[in-house]
Amino acid sequence: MKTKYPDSVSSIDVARLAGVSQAAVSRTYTPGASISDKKRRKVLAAAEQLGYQPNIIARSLSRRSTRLIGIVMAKIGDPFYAKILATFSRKLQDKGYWSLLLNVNDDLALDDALPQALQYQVEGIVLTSATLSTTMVSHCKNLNVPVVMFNRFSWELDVNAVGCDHAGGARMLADLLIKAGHERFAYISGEKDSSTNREREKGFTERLSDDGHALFARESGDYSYESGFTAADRLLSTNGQPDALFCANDLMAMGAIDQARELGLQVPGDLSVVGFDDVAMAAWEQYSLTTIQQPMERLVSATVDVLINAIESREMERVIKVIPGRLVIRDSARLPEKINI
Amino acid sequence: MKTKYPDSVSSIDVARLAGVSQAAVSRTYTPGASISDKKRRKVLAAAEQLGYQPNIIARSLSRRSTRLIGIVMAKIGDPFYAKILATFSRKLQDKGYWSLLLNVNDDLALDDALPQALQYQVEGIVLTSATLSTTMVSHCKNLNVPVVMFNRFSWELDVNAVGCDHAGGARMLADLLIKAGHERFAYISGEKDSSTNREREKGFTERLSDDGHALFARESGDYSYESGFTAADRLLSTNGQPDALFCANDLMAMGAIDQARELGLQVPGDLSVVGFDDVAMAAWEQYSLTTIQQPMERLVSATVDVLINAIESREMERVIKVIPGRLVIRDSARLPEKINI
DNA sequence: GTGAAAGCGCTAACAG
DNA sequence: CTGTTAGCGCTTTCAC
Repeated sequence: MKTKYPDSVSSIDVARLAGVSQAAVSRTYTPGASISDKKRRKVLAAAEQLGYQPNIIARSLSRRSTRLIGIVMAKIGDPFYAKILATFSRKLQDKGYWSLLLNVNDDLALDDALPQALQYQVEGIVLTSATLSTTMVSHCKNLNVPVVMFNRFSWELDVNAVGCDHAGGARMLADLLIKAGHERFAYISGEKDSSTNREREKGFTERLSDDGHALFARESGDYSYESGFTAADRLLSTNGQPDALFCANDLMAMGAIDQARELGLQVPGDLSVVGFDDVAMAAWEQYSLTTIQQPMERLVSATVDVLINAIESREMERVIKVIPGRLVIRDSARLPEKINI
Repeated sequence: MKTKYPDSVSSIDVARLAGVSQAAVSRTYTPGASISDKKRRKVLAAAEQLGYQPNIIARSLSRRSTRLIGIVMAKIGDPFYAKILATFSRKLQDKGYWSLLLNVNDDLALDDALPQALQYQVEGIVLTSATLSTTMVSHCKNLNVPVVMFNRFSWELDVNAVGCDHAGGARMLADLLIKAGHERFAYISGEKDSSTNREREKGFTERLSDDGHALFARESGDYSYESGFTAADRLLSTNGQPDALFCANDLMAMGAIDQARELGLQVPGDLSVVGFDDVAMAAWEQYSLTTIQQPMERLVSATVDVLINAIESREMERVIKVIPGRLVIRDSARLPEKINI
């Protein structure tokens, strides 16, 4: 078997060519290391000539620091998550960290994926889907690698978390709908065991009952457009129809709107529909969706800050941040007479 | 300064506890290595007790193989690319490789990003956006790390490439529109210097001129919904209007449809609109877009196969694969009388 | 089948 | 500032 990198050039080669010690070349690539300008230039010249680049794997082993962050994510295809991922990798890159992407799904469950990432010596983990098992939590803790959960909270688990105020956002939505005089409120849920879904439903129904209203109807979805479409069908083709519909995310809201129109209903004339997330498409003409905007930049920044801080300061106190969403009023829901929200 | 991983446990610790040599524990984790069952069990037990996991960074250094693949991508937020990324990471994981995500943009240009990835000793690179400079190509070549460009071709560059037959797809679209009796064909382009855009435009106009037609109008976009929306405005609010519109991707087609409706036009009654990609949304009720489906699974599989093969066989012959798209007929374009496409 | 030992490429004391 | 040296944790001959 041939060697893998017959062509790789190491710091020793550079040192030889430059006529300096190997340590000197290491130093030229270590910001802040003490080395004379003259020597540095010689090294750089030799490196240039040989096409030398430091081997980060070796450096990582020696420094015990890989500057790798594991990002675990399911549903990368979902526009909301895709945006999240893009934002994460950008912000991490800005801070000199790199993203090791762990795409979890049925094949690769989180409990299998995480140990793998850990073997790559990731220095931190951001979890954007699924939640950790307690054994995994303690595993990470033992290894001293900080974890922050994004947009999902768990009181039982001793893990950092940053996310949007889902309950609060849902409350704003309920409030708007109530003030506009709606009477029969329906909800299409996301995946039932997601913390996101629980909170959004809770916020919505709580605000409702604060005002003496109860949920008129409820259907289950799974955050996909299709599930919104079919759930709306079940919801709207029965006798008594709701006049306000909150879908646990925008994608389902768009599906629901399409279904409603299919059934000959006007949105918002006959039915007000609101969503959650404010994905790019929510602003499109066809939907013009009233929704809660999750402050993506702030959320991701906060997550990255918590993570990096935990890594670099080695603080181990748990931090939880919840960041308010912003009500974005468009045309998919009837408005109160006097707008003073 | 404290050590980074005070808690990390190495194969030596395991060996000590198990009462075997360090080599034995290494062998335990090396499939095919010769070690007795008895010894292996002892090692496994000790490892379990200590929570030992092999350090892949150290293994990578020793084996000179990281099983890391660099995926460079811009516009992760674009639904088409998001899907691509999801598929890539899944297929790579299935083959035991991990994805190092390089999010390129204005801040981090490709020529800066790539050397970084190379320093991480990625064993291969898939490029889904931008194209390589020749110096980068030779850089990768020297380092013996194979590159495959996804959905972009370049004859000058000596690089592997896998992609959809954009020209062929565009030709099918033109064909369909011609057969349906359209007269005035318009095109909204994607980013002008993308090879994707060039090929789609070329295929479209060539098929047109085969039939004695010329492009009636042309506007430029950048693949975003918004650019389709505004380009359609310029296109449709002038005097002579096109009756058929090909947009370089679905997103722009959806923007164009929304704009057309805004202007009181019927789609496809007054204007047929077709796109390219077949993103999930193209199937949604509001758009029901006739388009070319890029065979995602096949494209990604082929790309991964080419890459992995190049890595594992160390073949260095250039391979180029172009895979046909599939015409998906929906309702956004008028159809020929007799359907026999 | 097994242990000893020599690396992999780089960093970081440690003495000059 | 600089070279020498001892690792980082694992793999892989090489003798036994």
